[in-house]
Amino acid sequence: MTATIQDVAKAAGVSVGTVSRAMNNYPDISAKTRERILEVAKELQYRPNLVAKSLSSKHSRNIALILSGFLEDVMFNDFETMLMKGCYQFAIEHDLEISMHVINTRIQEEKSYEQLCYEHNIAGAVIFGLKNTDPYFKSLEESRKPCVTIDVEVSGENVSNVTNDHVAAFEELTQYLIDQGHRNIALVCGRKNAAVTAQRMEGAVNAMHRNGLELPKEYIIYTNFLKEEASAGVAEFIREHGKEGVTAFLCMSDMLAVGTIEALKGAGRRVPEDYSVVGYDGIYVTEYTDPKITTVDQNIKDKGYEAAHLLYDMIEGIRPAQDLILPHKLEIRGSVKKVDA
Amino acid sequence: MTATIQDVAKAAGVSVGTVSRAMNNYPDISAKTRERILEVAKELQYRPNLVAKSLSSKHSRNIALILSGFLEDVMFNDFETMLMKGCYQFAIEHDLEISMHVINTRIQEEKSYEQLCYEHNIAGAVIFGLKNTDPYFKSLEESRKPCVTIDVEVSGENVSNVTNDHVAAFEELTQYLIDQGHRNIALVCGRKNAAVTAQRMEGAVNAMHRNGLELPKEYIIYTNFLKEEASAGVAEFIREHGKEGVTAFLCMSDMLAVGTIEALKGAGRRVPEDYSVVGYDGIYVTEYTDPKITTVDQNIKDKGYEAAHLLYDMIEGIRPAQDLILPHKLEIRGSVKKVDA
DNA sequence: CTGAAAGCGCTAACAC
DNA sequence: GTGTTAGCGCTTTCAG
Repeated sequence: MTATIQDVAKAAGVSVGTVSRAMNNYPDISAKTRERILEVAKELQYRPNLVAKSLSSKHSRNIALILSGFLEDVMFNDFETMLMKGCYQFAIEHDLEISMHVINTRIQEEKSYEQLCYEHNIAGAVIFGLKNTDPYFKSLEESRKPCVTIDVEVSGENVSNVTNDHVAAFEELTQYLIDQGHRNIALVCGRKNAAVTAQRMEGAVNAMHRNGLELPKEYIIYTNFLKEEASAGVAEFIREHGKEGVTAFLCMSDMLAVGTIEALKGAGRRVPEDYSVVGYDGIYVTEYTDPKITTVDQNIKDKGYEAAHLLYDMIEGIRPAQDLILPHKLEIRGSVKKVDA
Repeated sequence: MTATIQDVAKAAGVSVGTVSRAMNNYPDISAKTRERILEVAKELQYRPNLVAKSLSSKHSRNIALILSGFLEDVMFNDFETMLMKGCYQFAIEHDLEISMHVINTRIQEEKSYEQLCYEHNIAGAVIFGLKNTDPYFKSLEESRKPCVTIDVEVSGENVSNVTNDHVAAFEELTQYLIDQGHRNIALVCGRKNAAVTAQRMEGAVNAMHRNGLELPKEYIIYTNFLKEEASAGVAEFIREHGKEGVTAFLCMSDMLAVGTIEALKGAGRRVPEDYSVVGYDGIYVTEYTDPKITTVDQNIKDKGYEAAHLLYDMIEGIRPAQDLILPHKLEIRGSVKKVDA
């Protein structure tokens, strides 16, 4: 088997306590014993058992990324992957242990966030995928373990939120469409009870009103953020409203935009010649479609990185819980045509 | 804090040993004490500390998914996400703890696979992303901890490999192109030292020779599986060989196909009217491009599931180490045109 | 069937 | 500076 701290102690002729001090760079140890121990450790290919370490030590350097609904999604999800990369990047740079936990609504009902942390000896977590009908949405409020939620505003003394200014971003996106001369715009909406849906809706309406435009109820297509729903919804929409002069589809996510374009092409229309389409998120796929989709890039990897960063600072007492608004960027590509106003 | 096994024992008026037996469904305990304990446990919202559990118990139900190079990839990677989903699916269904570990070549040099398992108290792992120049490629051979590699043939008593018959699959794909009348086919190749590259190459050559065709050296475009390299390579290729009658591009991955199509369109050519293109992998993006890409679907999620399954069986002694060849499926979509032979 | 007690490998007082 | 020792929360003999 692999060597334990005992083996190293014996081989170096010191006590386990001293080995522990040497391995963890404690100051109260002479330079030469440390060196000798380190050498012996290397010789024996000693690796501290992180499980034992985590069990015995008070403060842990273990953080987690909790993904709710990761397995349920039929949809393609770039989003989680990019988030993951950001979190892992931070963890590696700062020598933290990071673990990923997949949960869902049922698991949330079974065990609280604090219990989950306790089970795994976790100091705190970045949480993604919470619906505002999920148990954690309310229970996190009283959590004593720090956490950082992504894109969902949960209150609580130990909970931070990392998000974008979705209202402003969507307003910008809508304004861009208007600036290109579009007056009759259909909105392809996300899940009704999602915070981001409400925010983006607000942004869209703001921009429209500011320009003296209305968003008729019939021009709203509802989905649960699934591409297929967008396809079906848009296909039906152009059957019913095809002649009413709608010139653009404003989509609440990139996947919805992909579905929209699919439906449009399926109906023999061209994008952007016949209809303009814009998305939201900035996932990779927007660069692979034809045309490439004009969208708002949230820089999701960065979001993961900053979320882990904030979490770490909360754990260490460097920064208090707070809302962090990250910058977004309008990415103009090929899915919008300028039309006569 | 959260309740410990001691608290439950005290509250139920029994010893910790008995609580442990009750919680783990051991047979040697009376039905009514078990019930009482379970009730008390629920009341106290008791959750066993998995870290302590893992430390003390001999056999562990902890498996891992090890991803090598996950952070390095500039490329878009669906592949890992789908693999992850498959592994997590199996773990959840079988009540296993699964953790994900991101490594790279450097980390492989620093600690062996067995050490990594020891550090985290892991019974075995599914390993993805190994290059055949990586340290683990050889060292796994002598591992006493079981593991399952994906798409890379590592020998060793405790190592299984889950893959597809890439030779046959690529042969099939190539044959399809030939059946559609293509005679002059360019090959967009993956990383030279990757096992999958050699296998697919073999499949391509097999199909060509069987049909009396040759693959001229000048018709091979080398890449490291990066989309951008395919774009650049193909752009250059049609500048140099544009007039020589090549009618199709056979790509070793879907991302290479995406890059190829991009380059073709960039040069003002149409797909599939002017050139046919096929990919390989079956990642989601092939359905979002225009045209949708004809490809070989590896059913990656399934691959992850089966890999975790095999790993589990190896750990439990149900199945010995073995090579598992999963079925593939030719997905005919819109990127190939029938031409006159 | 149940209790007592010895660890799992490590950290963190507390002594000297 | 370094050794000693008491846990961390749980499992698992070994008695009875």
